[in-house]
Amino acid sequence: MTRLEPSPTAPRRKRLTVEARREEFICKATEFFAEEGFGGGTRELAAKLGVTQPLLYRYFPSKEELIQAVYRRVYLDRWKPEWDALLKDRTQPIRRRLQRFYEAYTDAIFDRAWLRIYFFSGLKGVEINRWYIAMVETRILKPLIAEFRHEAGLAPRDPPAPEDLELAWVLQGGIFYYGVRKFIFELPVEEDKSRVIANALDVFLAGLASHYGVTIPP
Amino acid sequence: MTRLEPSPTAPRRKRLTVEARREEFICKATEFFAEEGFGGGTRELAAKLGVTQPLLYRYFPSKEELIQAVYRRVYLDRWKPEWDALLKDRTQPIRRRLQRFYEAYTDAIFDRAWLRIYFFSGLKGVEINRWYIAMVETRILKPLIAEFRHEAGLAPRDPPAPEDLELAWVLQGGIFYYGVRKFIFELPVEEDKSRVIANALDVFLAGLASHYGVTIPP
DNA sequence: GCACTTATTTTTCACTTGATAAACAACGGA
DNA sequence: TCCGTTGTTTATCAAGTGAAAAATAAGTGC
Repeated sequence: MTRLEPSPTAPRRKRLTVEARREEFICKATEFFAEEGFGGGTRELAAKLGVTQPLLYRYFPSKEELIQAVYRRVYLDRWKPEWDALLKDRTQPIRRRLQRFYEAYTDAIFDRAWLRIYFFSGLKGVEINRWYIAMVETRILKPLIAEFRHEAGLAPRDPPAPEDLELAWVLQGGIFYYGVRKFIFELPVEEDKSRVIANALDVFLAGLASHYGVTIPP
Repeated sequence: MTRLEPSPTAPRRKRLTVEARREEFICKATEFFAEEGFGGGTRELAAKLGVTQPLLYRYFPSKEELIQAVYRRVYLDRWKPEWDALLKDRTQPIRRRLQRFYEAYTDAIFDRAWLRIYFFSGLKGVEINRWYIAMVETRILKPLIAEFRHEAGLAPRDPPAPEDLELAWVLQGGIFYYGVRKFIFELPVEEDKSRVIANALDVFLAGLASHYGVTIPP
């Protein structure tokens, strides 16, 4: 089984295998640290991986670097690029846009491991957590307010009023806390997530319209 | 400086001193674990207290018992008994009641140490955290729904519909997350807490009324 | 001043932690 | 078959962990 072009590809194939192993390490480490917190021991993690502890240090120079890799795995690439367009797609009413967005978004983040890493890292005060929250504000809440104002016939305003942002945060936090109760605290919650989102949006949009003395088309 | 009644009071005064010291330990331990998490070392804690590490074991049989004491200090006695009456005081409109309640309640729990211990213990899955959340549902959200229905002229319903509870949780979680952003993530937020609460209640109550096709007196 | 209790520190233990270096095993190419 | 590269384990280290025992300091009642 000799290859025609062995010299450039053969070493690359080996490196790829290494990358796959590395990926497996990160994946399992995410689950592990999600359960144990970042204080979890490297030996226990290695046992979970079915390897010995020093092997971890062949792939990551330190535990901290492994944790950084977990951060990246958890925080980055969660956001689907089409969501930006969805939120701003004025061919459909804002309620339907928000419903679709929040269903997809919560599908992506309502996951025990994700939520736990989110809070563990947030409690540690790491930068990537603040970066993520800034992204939420920029890509969800600001468009949400802008689109609401447009749909309600209010004059556009950029940047949005801090008060409006704060109101959007109450909605965001309210929906988010549903996931926290279900996946972190493991409490019994209403199981129909779509319904929870629908009701939350219903109350929020009607309340915001009333707050501004306007009406929005259903 | 001899005392007239030394025999019964003198030993009690010593015990009192011990209790005071114990209290100081718990108090400082709360701050310490709030910052470091429960993985924080006993030596570092002792240094913060200005004593040596083995002394902790004179007052608490184990680190875990000290942590339990911290839980009790944090979770118990936060709830002011008058809040129950406040929420049900039908001599004032529900909006004012909720405004007053949430201002007082958030004054009590929007505290860096409290919120961090809340999440550290919640992530650990300890029982007292679940107990606390059950209390929130019983003493805040259920009355809130019941009082809203009364004020809106809707038939009383006990227990409240799960859907209504879930809606109340969105409000609760939304307000709570304001504290999380400010005191845990330390992000810049709207500083006027009363205003945030007022707006959140405004939108929620108007939205809920619209949701049920009713009106509530301002 | 003296005996006795009690608060506190010093010393120490057994174990766990992250991390390193050396030994070993597998495998691919000549 | 041997060689060298590489993935993996074994053995080990120094520092830090919760906890206990022993030694010391500081009162307290008589």
